[in-house]
Amino acid sequence: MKEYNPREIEPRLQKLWESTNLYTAAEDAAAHDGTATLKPKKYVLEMFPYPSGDIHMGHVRNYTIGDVIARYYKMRGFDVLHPMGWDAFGLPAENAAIKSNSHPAKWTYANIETQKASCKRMGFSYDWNRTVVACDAEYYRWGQWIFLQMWKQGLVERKNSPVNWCVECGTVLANEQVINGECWRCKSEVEKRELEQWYLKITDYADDLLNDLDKLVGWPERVKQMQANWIGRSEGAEVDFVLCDENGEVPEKPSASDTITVFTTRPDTLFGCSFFLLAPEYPGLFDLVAGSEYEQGVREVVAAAEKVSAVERAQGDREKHGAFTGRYMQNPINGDKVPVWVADYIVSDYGTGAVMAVPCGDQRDFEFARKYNLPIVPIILPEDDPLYPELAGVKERVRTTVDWAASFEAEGIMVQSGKYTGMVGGKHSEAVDAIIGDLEAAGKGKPAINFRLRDWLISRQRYWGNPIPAIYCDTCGLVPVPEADLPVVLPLDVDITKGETLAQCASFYECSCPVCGGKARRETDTMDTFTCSSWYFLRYTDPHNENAPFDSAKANRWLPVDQYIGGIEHAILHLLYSRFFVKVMRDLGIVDFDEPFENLLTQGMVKLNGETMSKSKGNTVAPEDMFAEYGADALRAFILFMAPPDKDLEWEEDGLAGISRFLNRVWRQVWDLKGLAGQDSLCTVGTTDTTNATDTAREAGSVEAAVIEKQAAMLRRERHRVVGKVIDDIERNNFNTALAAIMELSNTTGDYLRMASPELRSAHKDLSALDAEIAEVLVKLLAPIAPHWAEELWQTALGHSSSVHTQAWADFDPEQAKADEVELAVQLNGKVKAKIMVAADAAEETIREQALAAVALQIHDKTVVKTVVIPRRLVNIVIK
RNA sequence: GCGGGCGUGGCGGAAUUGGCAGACGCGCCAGACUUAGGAUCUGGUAGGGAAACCUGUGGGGGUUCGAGUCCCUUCGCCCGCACCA
Repeated sequence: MKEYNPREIEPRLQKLWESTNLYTAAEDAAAHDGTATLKPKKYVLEMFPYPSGDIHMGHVRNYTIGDVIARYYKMRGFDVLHPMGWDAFGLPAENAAIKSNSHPAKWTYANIETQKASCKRMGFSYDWNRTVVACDAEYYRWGQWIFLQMWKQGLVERKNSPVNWCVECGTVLANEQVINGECWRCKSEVEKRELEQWYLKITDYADDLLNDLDKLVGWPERVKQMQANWIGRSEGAEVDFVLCDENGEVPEKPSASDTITVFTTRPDTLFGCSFFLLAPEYPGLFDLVAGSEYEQGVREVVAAAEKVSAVERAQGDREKHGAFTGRYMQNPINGDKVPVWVADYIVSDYGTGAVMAVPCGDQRDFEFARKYNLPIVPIILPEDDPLYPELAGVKERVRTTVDWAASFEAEGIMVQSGKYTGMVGGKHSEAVDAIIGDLEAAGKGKPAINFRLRDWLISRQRYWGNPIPAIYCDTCGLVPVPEADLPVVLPLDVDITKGETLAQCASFYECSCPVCGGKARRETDTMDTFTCSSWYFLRYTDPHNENAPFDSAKANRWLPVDQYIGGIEHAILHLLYSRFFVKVMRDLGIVDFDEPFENLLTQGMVKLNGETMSKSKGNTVAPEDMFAEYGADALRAFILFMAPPDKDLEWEEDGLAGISRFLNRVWRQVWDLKGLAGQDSLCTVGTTDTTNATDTAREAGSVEAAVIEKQAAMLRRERHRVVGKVIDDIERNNFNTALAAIMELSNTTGDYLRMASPELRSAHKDLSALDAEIAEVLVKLLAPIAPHWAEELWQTALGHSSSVHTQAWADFDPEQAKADEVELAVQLNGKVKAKIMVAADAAEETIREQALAAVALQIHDKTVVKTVVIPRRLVNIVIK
């Protein structure tokens, strides 16, 4: 027998697999012209890494999960696509380059090599011929091409608006990249600035992105919920209010500037609107107060609001501030004159930045009304409210105050609401529809849907990114770079360590206008790195295509991704953007599917002492140290075994050592099963062993044949049961229990080997056949998890010249997994009192009799009220 | 506040549809083999009790022959969103 030595076998087998192209994805030309029958496919994908140094344990976990799935389906007869690449544009490369006085490209490509080497050392089964590197011109040129297609579709917009500016990173950020007022990457505070920037109109797809979440049955509920929240669809109405004078008179022909539209989800509460609010940033706010005695107060509120940082603003309940503008609006439902206030809790970029305030039905308005002593008109009441008897059925307004502790936001009966009095009011109530209908008929409002989702700001004032293919011409204006001129190559002779950017690189930005040929200036902003990751999974299907981003037939064959694996931190960002890209491409007719990722697994973090591993905290465990000591296979198995994949995993080196022991043990068992263990045979019978368990057997000289046959029968059953369980578990991503089941098979194998000596087993045909079968099953079951271990055993102990990874998976016969005798628990009033052995197919009556006999003593003189027999499980006898 | 998830031994975690709670592993205890053991092998290991037994899945209540699982209620923790009108 050969010792298990991962340090020796792993690098050797990795080289062998590479030289035999074991992991080249099946790419038969015939597959695409319909002349050949295709094998079913599986596209297994892990989120590609950003190359910042070597891979860490989080990557190891991510890629191990993907690798097991990919290898498993390959053995199950699928064509498997399992690629890897690098999300290689981005700011860390620039920062690192400045720090080390180098170039981002140098740093990036060096890290890619490091990570690639580590991935190979982990034995991941990637098809390296399909590697996509986002900063290679052959990739990013197609990102530019997609941008141009979107432009043609009217999905690209350059507009001036308030944007998030990260001072630290020196660039703007998309809404999705601001987390609690901080930059997603550097965590520094984000400012608001008014700038002209490039946007992708993801809001055009808001409904589609929301509705199609229902199609994603293979996604975690949590992620779908997060996306739904982010898209934030609200149904309601737009209602037009008109400026009026002190007497409540409106101009005969109100101009556009006299009208302010609000969005509300509760038009049913319009009768309760007792004041009107504008955001501090509301355009035209100062025009309303210019020169008046109220201007000072309004300006103070606006100035104070500006001082509040986004971080502060994001933090919970803040006291509300406001000021009266001295102006009034007319409530369109009842002609009421309501005062206009500026209030700092109104956000300018949601709805219209103007709000009808209904203090009786909205807690924020309620608080504001209390603070500034504004009327709180009750218009929707629960029937058990003390006010209800007084106001029930009252149409005209008789009360403008309440002594409530809080607003009433639930469903109730409408009062003081004119013709709507007596109707049920509340979210999505009959009153909502009635009032919207009437407003629309009067030309004062209409149904409306509002989204929280904003357009995607994609321009970045940074060097290390994909150049936006646009040109400014004094004559022709803004013009797209013609497709034939792609790629717009990112120049490498920019020295960012000297503070240079593309805007300083004349050889880059000086160009001629593609329309008129005159002197023009190239756009010097680059695209958000998330544009690169929004379609890389499509490029993998056709990575070397020089005429298109990918061949549609190839993408349509492989996509959608059957299993996508990555961190929860991308729940909104990357996963939303990718869905958007795919929907755009579908509408362009380039792909024929709606969603990129059919099944999503968000893996948990790897933690050390309860804390996230991070370089800054200095509490990392380097994968290379671990595979150097225990081998990649043990590391892979450990990371799968210690927790379900979606839960956080606590790093535990003892656990790794335990798994390493397990691999060693099965290694020896496989050799022993093949009769090649020699003096390492696990058999303890007939040897010098003196343990109690085998004493009798030793004295008798050997274990009785009947006992061995029984153990062998159990092993045969267990073999089928475990194969079935492992199939189930892997297909449901329960890798921890799959491994536990394999351990059970190994334990049963150990019991068997202990009893039956190699000589005895080889003398019996049935037993030698069983030995060979069990050895093969153990190796195959562990092949996806511990690929080197399995390959070495397959080729040495089992003597094959082929690779175990191209073999068919172990067969599974549910019939053979069934025992002919089963143990049933016998319960008295739900508590287990005895166990009985019965034939697996025993009749209910037989079972009942046997059960009653087993607990006859305990039943004694009590009366049996009822007997419940659950075949193959238990018998419950109810006694009194 | 809204939404999602979770709570099981000393620890990580098992328990598809309600059916023997604690699979599997770590750790620990005991033993075997050893010059030695952080190697290997064997046995034990939810708690209480000498035992028969009793108690146990955050707490309380309910449905059921039977509840970790379903329902109500309550406590605690984690995550996401958040003056979103």
